[in-house]
Amino acid sequence: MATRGVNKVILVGNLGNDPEVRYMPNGNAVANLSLATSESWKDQQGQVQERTEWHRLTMYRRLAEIAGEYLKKGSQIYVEGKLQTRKWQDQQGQDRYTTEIIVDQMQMLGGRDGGQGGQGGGYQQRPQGGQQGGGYGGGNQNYGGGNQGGGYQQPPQQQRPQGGQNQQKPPMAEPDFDFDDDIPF
Amino acid sequence: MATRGVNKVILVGNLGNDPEVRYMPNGNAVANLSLATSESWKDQQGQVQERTEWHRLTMYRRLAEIAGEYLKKGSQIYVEGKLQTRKWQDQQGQDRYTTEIIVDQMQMLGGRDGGQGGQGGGYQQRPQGGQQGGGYGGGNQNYGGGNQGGGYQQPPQQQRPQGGQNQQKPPMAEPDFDFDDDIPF
Amino acid sequence: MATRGVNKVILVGNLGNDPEVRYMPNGNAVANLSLATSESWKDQQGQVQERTEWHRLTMYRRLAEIAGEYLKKGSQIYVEGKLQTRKWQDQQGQDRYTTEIIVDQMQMLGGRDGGQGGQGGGYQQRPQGGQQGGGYGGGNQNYGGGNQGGGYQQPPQQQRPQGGQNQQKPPMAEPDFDFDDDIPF
Amino acid sequence: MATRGVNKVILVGNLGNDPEVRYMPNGNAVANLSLATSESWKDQQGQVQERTEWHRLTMYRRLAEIAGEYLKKGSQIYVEGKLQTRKWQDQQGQDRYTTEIIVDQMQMLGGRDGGQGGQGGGYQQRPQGGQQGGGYGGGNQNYGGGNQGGGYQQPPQQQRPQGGQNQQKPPMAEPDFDFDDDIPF
DNA sequence: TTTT
DNA sequence: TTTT
Repeated sequence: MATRGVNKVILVGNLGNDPEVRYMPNGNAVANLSLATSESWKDQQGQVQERTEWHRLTMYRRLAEIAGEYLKKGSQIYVEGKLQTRKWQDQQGQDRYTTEIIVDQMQMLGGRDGGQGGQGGGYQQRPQGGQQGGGYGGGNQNYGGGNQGGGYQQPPQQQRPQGGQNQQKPPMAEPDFDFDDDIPF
Repeated sequence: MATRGVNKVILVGNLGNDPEVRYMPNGNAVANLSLATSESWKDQQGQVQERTEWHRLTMYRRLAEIAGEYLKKGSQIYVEGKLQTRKWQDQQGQDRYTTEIIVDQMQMLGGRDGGQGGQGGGYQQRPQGGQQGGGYGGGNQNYGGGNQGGGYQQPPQQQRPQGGQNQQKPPMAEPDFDFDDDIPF
Repeated sequence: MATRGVNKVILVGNLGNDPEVRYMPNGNAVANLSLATSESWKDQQGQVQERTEWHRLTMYRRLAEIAGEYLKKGSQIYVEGKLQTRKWQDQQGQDRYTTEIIVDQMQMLGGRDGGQGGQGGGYQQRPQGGQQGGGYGGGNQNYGGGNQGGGYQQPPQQQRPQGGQNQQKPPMAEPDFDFDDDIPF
Repeated sequence: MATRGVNKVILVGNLGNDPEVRYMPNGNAVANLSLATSESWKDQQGQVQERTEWHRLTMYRRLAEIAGEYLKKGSQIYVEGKLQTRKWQDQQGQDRYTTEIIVDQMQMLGGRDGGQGGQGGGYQQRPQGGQQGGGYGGGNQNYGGGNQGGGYQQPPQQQRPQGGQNQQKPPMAEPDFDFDDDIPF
């Protein structure tokens, strides 16, 4: 038993939309974000090609609340987390899979307030790793469950708010993606 | 233009199957691997819970050939790459998405020969970054397009061999996973 | 305030020596390890060149104890941590600096028992992030303060046992590397 | 032979000074940068403590030129590279060691132009990995020898400009650090 | 589908 | 000082 293996994702990009924050029955927050990373290159003909990759991010608890409060469409962030693929059924009852990044570290980028106009506030970050309530800080900080190594992730079963029919939509192929009301993500 | 953002994945885990290697019309190899990372924890009742995550890896060219030659079911490897989500149509013509890790660095782990019995061979690895043919090395080496920072990845369009109907199967969960003859994945 | 920035190191290599484990007055363990990573390349003349890099690792608490129990000279491990440069005075009273990696995640590599013959034992790993005592597991596991994101690191002041004169030895290159009795490193 | 192990550093922080760019006899550029990452936490008494870590970065060639052109004191950047410890002799002829990060990927952060007022320009980034001349792009791009995995690093011997007496100064303990004229780093 |  |  015990963890075996390494599952790590590191992204720097911009949000395609404002974060969507929801709350689980137990009061814990869950946030969904859509992050773009893009790369471009010159093709054989010397033409510049660009490819944007959209990543579906999920944050829980404290991090989800911070996201809801300080991040918005266009925000540039650094995130660190792990890959997780969820299985769900589409309207036809077919199995579908969605891969997302469960974020455990987040850092707002872009100067004083992450370039977003966040207003700042209390302190955070506890190298010890103990749980803590507290107010969340303003822009340009590194959030997570510990010093460079968060980890307050619940087992996935409890984390995931259950929709009535467990029907969900696919990843995030569109920058201007909007979810159905009754489908968390 | 130019690359904007960071899109990085780091995994250590074991292969669930022997790599599948195919060749593109231009002779380039493409490998598909299924990598498991697992974590376990004690739940509220003190029961040990385990969750295994399966990652779909794609390697190209040199790396794909090395994978085919030295890796097999059970092999423990370190990989580094980027996330990429592909869109494809299922048999009903519905859009489906599959997320995979395009690997640009690979390191066989586990002692002498990665614990797998690889047999060794020529040299590799060119910190300069120039292209090179050459034979591929034996076990327990770090493969990639350069020193800790490969990058001989083609733009995705060219990399991906196009099947007649662009219909492909889902990630790595379908029991009856069979490729069309002319479609590697 | 709050953490600002990202400071992350990821290494896979072999130990040059058995870990050195010491205990702080408060009972916390501190381990020092020497990890090698090497790269080789062909020079202009086609000669194979090799360069080995030695990294000084520091682990605290639980991780330090695990290191002392399961790792030894030659062990192949994955570690994740942060860079920290310490200032100290040499015998002439001159300022010296030593950079080390404060490890917060460790994974034994190399098959069944990390190839080292570790014997196994109790469970570990708590995705929730709560503190826990417990016995430490056997070989080939990922250790750290949480799931892929540990973080039980004390603030450095408290972590570092203070010797009378704060005189310490340099990195890991001195042949006659001997610690003062009350100064681990 | 071939690379064995993983040696990776990922940092996000701000420059303590303008980059220092020098040129080697062969015309290649070498840049030295001082990057700060800081973390803070509340101590036992609830007092906020802060610790800033200074990292010495070295960039070569193209990357060094870009740094010289677009980065300055205060610039927020993402870098990826490897750890390298150099041995040198101080004025007393004593062996000294300096650890630095040899950067192979860099990304300017902070909005349009990295918040620094860079002026933009041509395109860059070649997923293929082939060498290329070209002009360097403006702000907020990811530079390196390839797509998320650079690697045009020369063997260290040739990379390092040799000072007359190979005497150098220690790391970078001061934000306002200034080097001696005849000592590159 | 791996591994412990 | 490791490892291949």
